[in-house]
Amino acid sequence: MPELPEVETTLRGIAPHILKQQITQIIIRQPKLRWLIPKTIKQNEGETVLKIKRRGKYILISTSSDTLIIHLGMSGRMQIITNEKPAAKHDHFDIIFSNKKILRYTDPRRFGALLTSHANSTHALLKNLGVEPLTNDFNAYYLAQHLKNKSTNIKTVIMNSKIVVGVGNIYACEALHIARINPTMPAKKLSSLQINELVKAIKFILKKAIKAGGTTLKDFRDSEGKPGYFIQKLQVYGREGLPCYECETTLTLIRIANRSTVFCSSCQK
DNA sequence: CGGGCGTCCTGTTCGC
DNA sequence: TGCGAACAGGACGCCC
Repeated sequence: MPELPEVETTLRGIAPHILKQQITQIIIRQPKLRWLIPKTIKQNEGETVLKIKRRGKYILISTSSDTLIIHLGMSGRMQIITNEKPAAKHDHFDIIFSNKKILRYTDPRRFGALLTSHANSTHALLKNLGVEPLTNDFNAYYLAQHLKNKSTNIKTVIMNSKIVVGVGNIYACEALHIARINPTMPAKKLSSLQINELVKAIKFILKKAIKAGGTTLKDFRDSEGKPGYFIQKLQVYGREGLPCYECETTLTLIRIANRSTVFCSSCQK
């Protein structure tokens, strides 16, 4: 579930509580997430958090020896807990800090991850990631280079994290609607005008969603347990069968690469 | 080698 | 009401 804005919202929520704090204990209740949590994670007990940042949908917490890599998968979330409360069924790990604050990770579907990477090397998961959509590295020229000769549909391309990170199913649908591009269009057929519009739309939608504190469909909560409010602003996702806000045409639901895709057959040609 | 899809899980919703 | 099937925001990795 969490796409870039939800991860960014989570990061901003937890960072001030844990930055420069010493990790006093790491409690693993369920090591079987998408990948097994490495036992060596415990080596970070006693270390201090030097830096915390986001790369794509990964949250990276650096100590002097290690970088903790956290991914929220489909249903993950993290909260800062100030007074101890019993762990619930899907609370898979806690990281406890010297200021008594607890970073608690919850993930019913367990598609998320907690891994480590040595400070002086780049983890395989991060090595081949594409550009960050909110930087100048993601621009019309860059995207055009990656659309060239590609017969795959444009939606699959913008969701490919080797090209550009952080764009998940919801925001892919939304960005294509804003740019008025049909999600099934072969990537190589986009005009330079459309490429330009698409880049602008992706940046626009992600920034707007971050401002709103992310999108809550079912269970996203920020680090204080509050939902995001962006769902009220979604133009197409989850609105199949309802009228397009632009032209009133009934929105269409199709599946692309096994993912629900909603678009307006009239606005998006 | 690009692209399609199966897979890891649990919870919720929908249809019969 | 109850049950099972379908589906859900990610993304790696296998297969063709």
